[in-house]
Amino acid sequence: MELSKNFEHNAAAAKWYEHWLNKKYFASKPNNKEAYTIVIPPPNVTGVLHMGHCLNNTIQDILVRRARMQGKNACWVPGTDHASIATEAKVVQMLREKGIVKSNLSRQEFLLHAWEWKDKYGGIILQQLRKLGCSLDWDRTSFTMDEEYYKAVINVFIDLHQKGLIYRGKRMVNWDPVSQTALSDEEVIFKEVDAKLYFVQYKLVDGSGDITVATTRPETILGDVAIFVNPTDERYMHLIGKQVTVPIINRTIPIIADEYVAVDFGTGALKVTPAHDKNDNILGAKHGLKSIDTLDATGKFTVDELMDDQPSAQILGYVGLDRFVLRKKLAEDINALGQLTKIEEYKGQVGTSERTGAVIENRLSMQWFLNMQAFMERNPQVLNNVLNDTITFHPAKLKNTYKHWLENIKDWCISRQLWWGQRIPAWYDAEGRYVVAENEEKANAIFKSQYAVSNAVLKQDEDVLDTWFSSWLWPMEVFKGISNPNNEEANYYYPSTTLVTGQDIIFFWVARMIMAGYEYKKLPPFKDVYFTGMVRDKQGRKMSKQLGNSPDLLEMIEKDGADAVRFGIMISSPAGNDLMWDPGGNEQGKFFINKIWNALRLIKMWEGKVAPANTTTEYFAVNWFENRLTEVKIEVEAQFKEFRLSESLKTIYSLIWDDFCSWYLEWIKPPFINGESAAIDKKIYEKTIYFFEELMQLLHPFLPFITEEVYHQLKVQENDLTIKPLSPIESINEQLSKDGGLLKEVITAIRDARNKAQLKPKETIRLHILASDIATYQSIEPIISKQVNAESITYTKEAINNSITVVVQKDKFFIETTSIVDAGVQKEQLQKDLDYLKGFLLSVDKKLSNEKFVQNAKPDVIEIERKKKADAEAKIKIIEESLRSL
RNA sequence: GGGAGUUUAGCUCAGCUGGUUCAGAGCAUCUGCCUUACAAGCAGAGGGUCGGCGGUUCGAACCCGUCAACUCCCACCA
Repeated sequence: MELSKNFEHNAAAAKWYEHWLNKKYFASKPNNKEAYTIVIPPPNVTGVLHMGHCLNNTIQDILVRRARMQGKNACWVPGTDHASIATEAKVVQMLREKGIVKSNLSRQEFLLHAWEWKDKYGGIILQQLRKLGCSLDWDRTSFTMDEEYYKAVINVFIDLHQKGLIYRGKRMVNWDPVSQTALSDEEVIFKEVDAKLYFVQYKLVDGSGDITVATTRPETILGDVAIFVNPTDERYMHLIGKQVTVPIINRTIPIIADEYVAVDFGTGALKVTPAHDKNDNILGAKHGLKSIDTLDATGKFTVDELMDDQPSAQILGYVGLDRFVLRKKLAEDINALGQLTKIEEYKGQVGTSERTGAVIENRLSMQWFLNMQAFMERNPQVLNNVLNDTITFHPAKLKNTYKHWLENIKDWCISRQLWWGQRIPAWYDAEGRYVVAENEEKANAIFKSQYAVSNAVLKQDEDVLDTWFSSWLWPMEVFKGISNPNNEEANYYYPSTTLVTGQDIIFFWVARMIMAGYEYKKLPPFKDVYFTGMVRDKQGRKMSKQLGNSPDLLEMIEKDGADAVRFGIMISSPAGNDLMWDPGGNEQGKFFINKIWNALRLIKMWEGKVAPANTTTEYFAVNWFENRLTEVKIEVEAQFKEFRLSESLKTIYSLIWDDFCSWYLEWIKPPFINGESAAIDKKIYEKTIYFFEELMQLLHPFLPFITEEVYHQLKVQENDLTIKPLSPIESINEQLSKDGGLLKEVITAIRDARNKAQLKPKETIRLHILASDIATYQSIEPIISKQVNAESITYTKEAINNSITVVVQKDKFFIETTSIVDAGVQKEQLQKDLDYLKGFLLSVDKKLSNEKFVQNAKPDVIEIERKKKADAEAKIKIIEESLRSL
């Protein structure tokens, strides 16, 4: 069958992916082989594939495919995350577009819509992973809200509650007024913003003066309960204990001393609003002050807690104003009173919601927490086993980050005021007494016995759990390790082998999986963690929808092929660092694939023209390449052990393009006789097919489609490349590498000389070799003559007149041509070489005549220097001779 | 404010235990080639005081100190 001129990537990808699936190559069951397990970092169920996923999953696929070829039982588990906030926000948005308001729906109605949405869009991202060629075990597809998974999460909550690690309390939390839920500290992103510092004057009640405070948030003034000054601050000492009046609301509040106040910031006087600031809250509690909340859950002004102050008509007019509108309004109104003395520009940090981007409000509310300090005391391995590399981080520098976080860990707020997620299994009676139980029936029973109440009406908590409270179980629960502990699969696949994920979720997810792993299995969830950096554009900017610099991955796959896209992302991917993604990488990948395809076409041309093996032929090229292949196999093996995948790809790329195509294939290519290719030696042909297969196998984890296709084009195969075990690695023949190196050097040098003498490529030369070891050259003579277009090669003992001289190592080559030789040009070249060598010799001599060097340096280093000296001297002699004879 | 990291060719980056795999790769650039696998190609070439300064050493891109620039993480001085 005639080969197509180009590799048809879309057809091949569709064909092979389907074939692999049909053959169930990606399906894994426990057996007596070593397991190689990766659990996918579950993408958001309604998400679409972006460049970060592309990097992440390409790496995982490379590792899994290589492990499969190493004969391991490779299992890569796919799945998705319910992504509570993100998904709920999307569903709310979708409903709004349909004219439905969430607050008009019951919980059940909303969840119905949410599930409908999930069923409609939930599979998209998994389909996209197939397009990328990912060899996931699709039968194991998991979802963090699957029935059993859901139960596992609930049971973990109940268990930790029973252990006393989960508690409920009214605390200051990070509040997202847009999604109207509490967030964990990790979900708050601090951003620098240009703010204003307002200087507001508070009048003393006794009329004896005033005190000015600086604030970035005038809207909180209505909730002020005190002014604090530093007890050592001479400016304010005399005011301590006096009363002032809060502007607008006219509440009387005290001036209190506390060392917390920084004397040198603002005016040195701090207004305190315990309901709206973490530090104010701590100060308020310390001094027994009440807390007056002036904002509702959506961040709008409310007078609910202001009733003691009998709000004026002016204040009632503020009701329902957004906090930012209120800020301006209050500044204006205070200014109208003449009590806004100054406004300064100010750069401040403001917390924003990771998901909605909304500015976070600190808000006092009742939430569920996980006591991290107690948890860590139970599980010291969480920290220790990362520090001692039981769990190995790549790159290792992230151990520091991890350690620092764990050592300063705060309690984890795990409740979210949302509906999409695992509903908190706590049940309350009308008085607010509660029990924690799996379901209503059990809750009733427990309640009855605990509180001795016979007929309480219990209501379940309205909130759901933080998504990460479910995904921290992922490596265990995808094998039902929580819902069905110690089952065969969990015992076989857990701990997983490698986790590949982004550095940005080291706290959210990686740390917490390690915690859950030790709490529930007494084992780490994985052995190695490969952290990828962020994918940025060429200018180093983050990829984002807003900037429009994030390419459409599926479009790219369609256009360039999954192999080219995988190549593009891997070639520019330093391990653990951010990568500057450049569309040029895809281009390079496409060219590479084209190169492979053309090499295949060349070999296919020989298929029908094989001559019986000629025992007299030197198989130098074959032996050399076989040896080269071995060298690279060793190199690649080492690179994989260190997760240096990008380098590994570069190594294989160069092996195929340079060593195989540019050198080897040219060396063995049969000559053309009368415009027709001569027959190829059978042994060489068969070896070449074998080499090509081996190359495809080495490359397969990186570019699965082209390699499988080429593998089958080479000859009729009994099996598929995807599952072909890697052959054992032979040992290296160093002499062969050296001889190959010499041959390449000779060819390049002569070609360079031809170029410089401006010989036309078609013009033949007569080559004379002056060498001490003629045998080496005799064995590679046909290769040399073909590569430098020599019509004859002869051996000589003396210089050839009117020729171009080339010196390689210790041997001389004389190029004789019919064209006129310009002695000046080559004289100049030889002189240049000579000057360089003399300078080189000088430095080596200097080193060797240095007594301290000879005394201190290792013997083999000295030996190398001596050899350098001898080589340089020999070569100088040869060049000088040549110059003389010119 | 605390911590970590980066700085090597025009660009993106390798360079592992200090010494011949030490100044490298890819892309870009320049020169010559439509040679019947491939112009998406072939054959060559040029290009760097290894961020600055100082130190240790026989010897430093690599170790130490210091300065500079950039990046990231952590921490809500209103």
